[in-house]
Amino acid sequence: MAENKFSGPEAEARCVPMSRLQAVLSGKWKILILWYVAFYKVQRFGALLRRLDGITQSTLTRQLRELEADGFLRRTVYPEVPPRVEYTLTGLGESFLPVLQQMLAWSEVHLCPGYVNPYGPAPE
Amino acid sequence: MAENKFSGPEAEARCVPMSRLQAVLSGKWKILILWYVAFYKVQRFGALLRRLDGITQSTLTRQLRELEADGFLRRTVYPEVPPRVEYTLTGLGESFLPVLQQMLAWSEVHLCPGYVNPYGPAPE
DNA sequence: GCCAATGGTACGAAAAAGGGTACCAGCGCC
DNA sequence: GGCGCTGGTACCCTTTTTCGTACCATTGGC
Repeated sequence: MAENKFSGPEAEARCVPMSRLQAVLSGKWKILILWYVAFYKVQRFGALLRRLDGITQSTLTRQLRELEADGFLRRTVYPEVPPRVEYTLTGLGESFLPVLQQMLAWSEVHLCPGYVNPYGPAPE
Repeated sequence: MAENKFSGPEAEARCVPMSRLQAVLSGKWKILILWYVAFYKVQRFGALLRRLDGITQSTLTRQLRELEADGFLRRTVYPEVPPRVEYTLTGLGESFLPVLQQMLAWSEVHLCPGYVNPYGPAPE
């Protein structure tokens, strides 16, 4: 019943990390949030809320908390008035940047072929 | 109100492809399905159903139809009895393979650090 | 005639995800 | 004393996604 030499336990073994990544990246806004935080240094709650068109405050809170729980973001509260909260990448989050860049580059070329980004290729 | 030189329309312009990719990859099984079809040549409906532990038949049908609609997979029906259906990558799907590989490699290293894949690094 | 195999469809239930609104704290400003 | 700013929480409703079960067509083998 084997389809080829890769079928069987090898394939299964890869599924654990793959499933985990799928779970972490699911959610309507996660990739976009990482994108803003990572490349455009949009790190404050209010700034993210203004950028993510259509997201609600409660949803943004939830997504940020999940990214924090998954180890991508660090939440720093500055005890000022009015309060200031900044979200920055953790080590894990930074290690993910090349993947994010490749995903963006591929999307710009293959997923939105008619779409011309007036600002050239991705940063870095 | 600008956070740095990258804030503003540049960031917004990137969001169209990013959002589109997020939408395409959402769903509990999509990445895993692409992974099986692409690297392990598990291309028949029944074989995928057996591999994807916990998926139901109707969900698998829906995910495959969506991947087909998004242009990643091609559905080929062989008029035999019992019927045989194979799912293969389109050109778009194949262009996505490097991204998929990098995602897997990153996951194996960073997302499942204690997890040792007994079969070595990803194929190719 | 009956059963098995493949690749589905249909329909409702359940679960997960997201949205909408209200409300809160603390301090500065006028 | 009331208002505005920031970054939330609480709660409930709606939408989306997934699950679970039942059912179907075709044809070969017994």
